[in-house]
Amino acid sequence: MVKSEPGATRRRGPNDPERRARIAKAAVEVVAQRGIDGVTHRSVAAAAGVPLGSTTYHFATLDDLLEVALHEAAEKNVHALKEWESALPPDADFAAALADLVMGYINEQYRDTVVEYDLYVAALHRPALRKASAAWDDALIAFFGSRTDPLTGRLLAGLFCGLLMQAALADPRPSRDEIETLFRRAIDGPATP
Amino acid sequence: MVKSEPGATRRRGPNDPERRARIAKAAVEVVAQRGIDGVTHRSVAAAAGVPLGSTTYHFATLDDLLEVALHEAAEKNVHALKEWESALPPDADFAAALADLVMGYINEQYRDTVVEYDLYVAALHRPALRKASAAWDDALIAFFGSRTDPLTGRLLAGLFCGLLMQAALADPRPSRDEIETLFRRAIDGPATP
DNA sequence: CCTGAGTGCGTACATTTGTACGCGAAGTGT
DNA sequence: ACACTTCGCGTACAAATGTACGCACTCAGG
Repeated sequence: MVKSEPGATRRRGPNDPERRARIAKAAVEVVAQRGIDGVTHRSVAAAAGVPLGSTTYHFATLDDLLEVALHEAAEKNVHALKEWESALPPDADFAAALADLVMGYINEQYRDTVVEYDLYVAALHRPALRKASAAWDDALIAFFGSRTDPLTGRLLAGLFCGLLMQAALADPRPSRDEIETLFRRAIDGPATP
Repeated sequence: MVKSEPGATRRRGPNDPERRARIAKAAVEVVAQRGIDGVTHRSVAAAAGVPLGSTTYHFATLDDLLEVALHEAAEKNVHALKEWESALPPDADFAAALADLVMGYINEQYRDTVVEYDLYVAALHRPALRKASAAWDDALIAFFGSRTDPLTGRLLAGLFCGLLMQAALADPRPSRDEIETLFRRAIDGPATP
């Protein structure tokens, strides 16, 4: 009964907010690796390194777990987007910057991209998630609009969303120049004189 | 002993040759209603009105079932797109036509739209589906390019893909005029001085 | 030190799932 | 007409899963 094994029956403080957050993070990771349908109480518990009872305690139902995880992923993404914008020089070549952004999302941040689109599609079937996906759209539109004008902002937001998804799935991946050319065409219009 | 090759000279079932197709259609319907993770042998069997053994016979593994269903959905969609294009008058207002197309996809054909994006995201986690999603992209690019030029075609394909998804999730839905304005901006470029 | 409440988790159970197996029926060659 | 192969499906079974329940341990308050 004296299970003093480290890690077996470890009791944290009465209120351990870190654990709940760790579980949510692990859920995001599971979504990235196995998709929405790979999220189970057990898989998340394993990914978080916590026992099964811990996930069921902190998130009573599976829907709660999914919802919190996707909300967090969306917020993290929106935050990263805003940071990226504020770090961008005001005189930067916007088309080139957007191309870099897309390339980053389909390479180093591929995981985040996958989770984002999982969120989108999950929202199609779960009204509770619509708010989170709408928040991402709004952030995109505001982000792109702040550098140009509202109409162009919406255009770029839609283009970014679709292009990113197509690029993430394309084999072989499109080149950076291709992406940049498309954004330039979108911003400046046809026929460059 | 006409030991023919498996699959090549295989006769179609004497009973109900249409049954396999019916199961695939039912699987598409299940995806539309419950999402990818709602697809099980049993749910599809129920939707198709066939016994469980029938689905497991025609599609040995669940991945087969999903793959066939999504392939079929993609092909049907590409076909519909081409038909729509050929029925479009050569002198039609392209931006207005695209707006109508989007409106149709987020209203009457909402089901098909949901399945399409389910396919996309499923392809992110299942390499076997990449071909089908790439086929849709190619069809879109060819479709849009045939009315304009290759670069604009790619631009419109990306914009269409992203805009459609955002529109399907937006609450309230964007208006037809909004969509049309965006396509016009994309095709003609920024406000002409 | 004792007690009571409350927190966190280990475990058990009913349900749902994928899939293998076996049996009847339809077709095929002789 | 008869043996034999293939087809289609009903059923059974093991694994996985969501969730409820109860125990251990911690922390006030006295």
